[in-house]
Amino acid sequence: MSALTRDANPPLTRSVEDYLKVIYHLSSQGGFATTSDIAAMLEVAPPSVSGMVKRLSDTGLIEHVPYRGVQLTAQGRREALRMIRRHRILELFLTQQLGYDWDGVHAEAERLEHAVSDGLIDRMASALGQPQYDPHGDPIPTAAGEIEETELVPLADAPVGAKLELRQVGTQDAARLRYLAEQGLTPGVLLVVSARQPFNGPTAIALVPSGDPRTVGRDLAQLLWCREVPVEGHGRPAA
Amino acid sequence: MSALTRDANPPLTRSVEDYLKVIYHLSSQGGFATTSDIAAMLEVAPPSVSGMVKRLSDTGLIEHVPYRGVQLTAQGRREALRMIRRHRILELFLTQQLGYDWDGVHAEAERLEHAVSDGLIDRMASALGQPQYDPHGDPIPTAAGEIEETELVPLADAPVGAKLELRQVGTQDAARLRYLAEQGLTPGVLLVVSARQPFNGPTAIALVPSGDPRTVGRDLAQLLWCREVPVEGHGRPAA
DNA sequence: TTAGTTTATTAGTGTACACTAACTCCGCTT
DNA sequence: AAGCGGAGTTAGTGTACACTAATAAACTAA
Repeated sequence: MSALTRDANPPLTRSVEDYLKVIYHLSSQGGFATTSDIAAMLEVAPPSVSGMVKRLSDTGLIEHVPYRGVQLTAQGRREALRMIRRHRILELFLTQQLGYDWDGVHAEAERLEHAVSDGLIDRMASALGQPQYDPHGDPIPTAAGEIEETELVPLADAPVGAKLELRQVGTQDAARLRYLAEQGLTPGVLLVVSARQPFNGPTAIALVPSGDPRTVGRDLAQLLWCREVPVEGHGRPAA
Repeated sequence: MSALTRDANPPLTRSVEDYLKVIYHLSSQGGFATTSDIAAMLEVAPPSVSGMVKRLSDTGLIEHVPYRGVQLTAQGRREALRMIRRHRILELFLTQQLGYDWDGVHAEAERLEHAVSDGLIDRMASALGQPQYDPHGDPIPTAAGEIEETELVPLADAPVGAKLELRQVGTQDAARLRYLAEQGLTPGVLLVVSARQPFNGPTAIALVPSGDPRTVGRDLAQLLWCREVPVEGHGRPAA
């Protein structure tokens, strides 16, 4: 045995943790995460992804269907959620206790999430009163690995007055994507639904925080999947 | 140019940061840090150190005298102090704000020091009121890279009543080292000077926290270099 | 001074990950 | 059905670091 008995559960590397996280995000709405989407999100070349995908499926963290994409296994999902818990608790801690603002936190948390121990995360969570939502309103997975599923609604169906975060754009059509980007409607933006015309009419919104108004036709609004953002801080969402 | 114009100041890697830190500690009392001492402190094999030493002196962070040892250049010292500042502020923050105790902090800080940004360290320092000493009483380098030199005194010269930390043993003699280790007198232990006999007599001490008494003869006491430990917490040392 | 021991260095490997260049598969058009 | 463009994969490299085995320099003790 000796050298043959390879370490059964080697700790995950930084890279592996990053890959699992983005695969989680990309495949959370059901489907497969594709090589090029992963490559784009991690800012690496597609062949690097192919290589890592091989390693990850060898270690049983993901399931790979060649030329189609990847999905997390139960184990991979567990690890991904552990990272997301770390990230979100860190973001909350940094904003609450150290005066970070929304923009600055992300990058800092991105680096720290790989270095903090689970024990430190738990202490931070205690210091914050076992919070359930991060500063962006996203749910924080529990230490046991459970997460409140955020259900997304098409902008077309969101109630007037709701504050939303645009999460997914349900099309691959380049013309549509380009148009939406021009309008500032890319995943991550916050907006408020200001009005909706009757009889399948367009939806009027205001971007947050700029306040810029936009009007989105029915068909496009159907493609814009949003998450309702709780308004009263981070303690608990708007039921 | 293009590919020839290599990144002038690539960020230091984790490993490099670790090497610089231990080289700083090993050479702080004047001399050279030897390959095997570095290897022992980092728990790597000596050839790994030789390899890294090559890289570090190529990048101008250390000065290498083959078969003798290494010393930090001004730039290397700057980086080492930056790491030590991070480490000590982290240790203080974790103990003060998150209830860590003396033993637990070190490992956590050891990992975090590579991941935190300078900005976060500054915020922590502010939150702690710009502290000058870490929980062990060691001085924290300033952001500008200055550190209060801790001067060491031989146990033989320390005033009765002083609380000391044993820092260096000024001999390589195996018999002496073994004897001192048997007595529990190894670098890092805390002790209080309880009495000293006149006419170059022995020094009586009590170990902290056990309280075990020891008596150390003049010659040995001359070899035990100690740092005076401030007693009132961490704000300011016993002038 | 020589022999033996310790310490340092070189040589050669392995692993994790990135990259570019070249090739292959898939799905869409015509 | 043929073919074409784009996404995916394979092949081959490079860098950072670790390791073991073999060699060389320096110290020490007879």
